[in-house]
Amino acid sequence: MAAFGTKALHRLPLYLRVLREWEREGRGHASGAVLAAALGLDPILVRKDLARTGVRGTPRVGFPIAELVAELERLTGAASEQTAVLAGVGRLGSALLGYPGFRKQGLRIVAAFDAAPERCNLVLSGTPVFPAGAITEMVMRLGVPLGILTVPAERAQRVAEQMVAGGIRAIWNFTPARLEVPDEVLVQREDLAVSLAVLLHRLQERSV
Amino acid sequence: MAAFGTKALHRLPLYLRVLREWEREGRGHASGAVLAAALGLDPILVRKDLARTGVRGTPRVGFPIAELVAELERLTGAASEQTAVLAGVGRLGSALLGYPGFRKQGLRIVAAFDAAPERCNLVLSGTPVFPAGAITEMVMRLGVPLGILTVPAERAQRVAEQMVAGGIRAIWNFTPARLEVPDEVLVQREDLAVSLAVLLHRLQERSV
DNA sequence: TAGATTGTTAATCGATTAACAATC
DNA sequence: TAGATTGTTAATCGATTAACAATC
Repeated sequence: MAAFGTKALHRLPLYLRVLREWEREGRGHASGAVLAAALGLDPILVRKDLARTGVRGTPRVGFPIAELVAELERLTGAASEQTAVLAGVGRLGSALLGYPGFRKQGLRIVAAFDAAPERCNLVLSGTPVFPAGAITEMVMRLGVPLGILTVPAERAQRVAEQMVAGGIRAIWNFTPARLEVPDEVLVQREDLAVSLAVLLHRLQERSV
Repeated sequence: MAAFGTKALHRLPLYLRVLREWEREGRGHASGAVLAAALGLDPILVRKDLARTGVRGTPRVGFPIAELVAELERLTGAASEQTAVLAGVGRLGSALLGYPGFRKQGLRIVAAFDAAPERCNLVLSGTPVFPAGAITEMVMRLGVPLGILTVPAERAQRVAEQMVAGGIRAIWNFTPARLEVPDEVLVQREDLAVSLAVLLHRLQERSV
């Protein structure tokens, strides 16, 4: 059950999605090859990933789906519910608040924040919006481990610091800003401009 | 000027962003080490990436910023304007329509589509919204190479096929659906649930 | 000239792919 | 038993890191 590399980690949720579906259909076992085919991946690669989850398969039968689902849910954090706060209730922030996929991943956004007074005291998709000044105290009081950052880039560093002051442990950064935070705070970037650049590059490459 | 790997490709937009800023500040040259420090990357890695752009640096001086910016813009597709259509004007779709970062990347979303009649004939962030039935004809008539998919997962495959029928060359897929399209159509997934799973896994790992 | 920085070649590392033995 | 599929060990591949020569 060694650590998963970045690449492997990205595949686990894909396995989970397909296996959950199969579980609902009542299938009991799945071979690495079948799962690989469903996802268009290399069978050997899938088998190795499954082996690394620690779940044991049986030759001629495959891996027990229920056990795989349980273990993958644990590994991807979907097994235990986590709370988060979201700062910046602009277009992207509002979209994320209403995204049903997060709930399935075990994530509950318990509070949102915004600098604009007219957006505060609203309730968006079931999440109450508070003034930006309340971030630190709220994060601290609720013991929220995850902060979602959807503020304008120029405000990102300041808001990140407010979260850190409240004891946040991870920040999901949707802004292009590079955040300076203590080492123990995990930062994950989600930069659409970067993704778009990669896509446009690949598109260009094909045209040649 | 060999091909860039996936990892390297993700770094190019980061270089570009910093170098553009330095260019505005009037700086003429930058060494790989300085750029690496600004981004928190390994200096040798940065130097190698820069070398691969084909731009020649001079010892003791560094790389010419203007040339790097021009070449990076070309490599990331920001140099030439590209058009796109967007299908699915829900929360996420509307957020993307209003995202100013795309424009900076040379992307212009020329038309949006939605299945709901009440959303059609609207103009959102400057982009007109048409009925979903018009996708194929519109893509074909305007010769749009890129389709952005922000429809519900269960409708993704059908809409993708409409785009393909119109001659689309790449699809940026924001749904969790796995699309079946001809080999010559490039598909890039942008799956927030996957990113969240990776983040939650890493957070869990640290708590141990 | 001396020293900083590039350019290039070699070593390391991690992930993927291949080969094959173990087992139900 | 025979054959499919797992589990494991080795080979390959690509990306990163290190070492060092070239050069302004």
